[in-house]
Amino acid sequence: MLLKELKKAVKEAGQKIFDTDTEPVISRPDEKFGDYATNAALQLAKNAAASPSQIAQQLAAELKSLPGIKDVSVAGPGFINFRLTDEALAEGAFSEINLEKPLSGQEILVEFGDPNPFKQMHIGHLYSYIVGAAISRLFEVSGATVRRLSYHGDVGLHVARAIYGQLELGEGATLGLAYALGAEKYASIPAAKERIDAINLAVYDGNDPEINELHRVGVKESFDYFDKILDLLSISTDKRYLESETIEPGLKTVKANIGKVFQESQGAVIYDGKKIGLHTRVFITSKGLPTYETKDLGLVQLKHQDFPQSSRSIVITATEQTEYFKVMLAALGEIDHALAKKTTHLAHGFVNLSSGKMSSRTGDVYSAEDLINEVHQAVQQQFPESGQDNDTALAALKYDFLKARLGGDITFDVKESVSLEGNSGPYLQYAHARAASILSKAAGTMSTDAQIEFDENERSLARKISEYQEVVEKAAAELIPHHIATYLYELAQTFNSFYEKSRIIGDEREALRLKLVKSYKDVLSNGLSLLNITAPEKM
RNA sequence: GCGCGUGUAGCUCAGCUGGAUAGAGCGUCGGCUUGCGGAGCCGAAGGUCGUAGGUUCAAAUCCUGCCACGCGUACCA
Repeated sequence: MLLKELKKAVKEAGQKIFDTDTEPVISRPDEKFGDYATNAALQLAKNAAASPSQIAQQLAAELKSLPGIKDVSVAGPGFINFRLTDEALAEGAFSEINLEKPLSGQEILVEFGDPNPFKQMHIGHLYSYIVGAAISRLFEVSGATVRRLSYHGDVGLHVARAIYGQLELGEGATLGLAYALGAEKYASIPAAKERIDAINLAVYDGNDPEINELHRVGVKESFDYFDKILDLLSISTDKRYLESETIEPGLKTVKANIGKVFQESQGAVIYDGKKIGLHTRVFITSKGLPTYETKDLGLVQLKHQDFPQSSRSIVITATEQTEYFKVMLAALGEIDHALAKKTTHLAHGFVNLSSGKMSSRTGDVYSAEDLINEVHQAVQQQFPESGQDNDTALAALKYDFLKARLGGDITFDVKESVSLEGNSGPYLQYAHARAASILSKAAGTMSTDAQIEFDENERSLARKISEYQEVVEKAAAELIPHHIATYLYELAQTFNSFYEKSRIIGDEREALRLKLVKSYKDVLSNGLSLLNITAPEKM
């Protein structure tokens, strides 16, 4: 709130004194400088005769009498620092969490996860699910209605391999074993390869009852298995799309646009991405089969049919698909500009394990289950009596994925992720539990006094708490959940520092401090909920 | 080759719509029990922000070259 008022005031002051229009940047400076700062004077100095610090002085004089501002000072090359009154700071820290809802009334589609039936869910999918769930929450707190979607490759060679394996192994074979057998035979035995290729076509055609049945059962079994993991993670999906459903609308779209958007070349139908600096890609193969790009065009249409009112559509995948998505969206843009415009591809990096690089191509993958189990066991070992080990393990897992900036590869060091010291999910949960414990022990009532005067440590904590809203708004606007994680960790550190020096229960300042603890706890819990991490009262 | 991305402390990472002495965690070293949960706090050591230039009053942040790594690059997804 105050941030926007300040920005407006600085803008107006610039206009009034220098008759210049600026877009001032208001930042949160180092605490010793103040509570807010702006470099507006440095910006204005570019086209003015006066020096930056002179301009800053003039602006500062104009801004001195703003409500809630205790002190305005000029420092360094021309920064203007604002120090808030304790009352204004308290208002920011103590008022109910009431986030702005700029997306109110909008429906937003978020696709993420996307594990393939007949295969394991690996840690890349896990990362995608955890990121997607957090992004979805960010949209929700911004006021949007979110549809959580996922897309699953139920056709293609991997399916044929698994079905081949099942036929070989007979009833009762697990999908994992069947897939492994199929993959191995496909690579080593020519006859098996031929058979698998035939199964692949049969899956497409849907004319072989036995294969159809294996396919149907396999998809169901896979989804049951995914559901089990997602339940454990407390992550939900509203609707699943199957690759096989997208073929028809995809092909129809591409065929209708041959000669306009697409061209025939060497027997295939392609989109010439080169003309706009992208890759040229095949949409329909020379055998007449649709590629992933065509199916994705179909998927976009299915989503649009199901959710015609949606204003945005986000697709979250690993970075390897970044270039591909540009081509697909460019082609879509020529067919349906509006649809392409509201679709955004968001990429996350690869998950490396400290124990070695994973490869999804060779099937030599680390499964989501393995990682979950490993983190779980480590937590149990460290805290055998906790009784909250599931919540703790999930916090460790999710937080470790979410604390890194989206886009780059991450290295998941299992040992480090379960080390519960430092910047970790369990640290934040513990911080929350400790605050809860203080509040439950306290007999005193919280202050309702409007005349507030903070001491140094109280002020630092109040200042940090009051930043929360700005952080969430930024994270939501930029679709970067890690801002939340970084902030929560800093907040907990600020609190721990305050806590070390300030007695709460029994102190003469108890009423005010309890109020701080309560606000702190509320922010922690709210922030963790944005990351889909629980905030336990006890651990 | 071309395109996209990454390169910040021993390790893992923040900071990147340019701004005030480059920040955390882990690890290392040194402190803190009469007090509400020590999964904590305080401090120290540790940095040519890949490299060479450029733009700017100001560059980790923007631009260009180069180096290293990752991904993509016509019928996989």
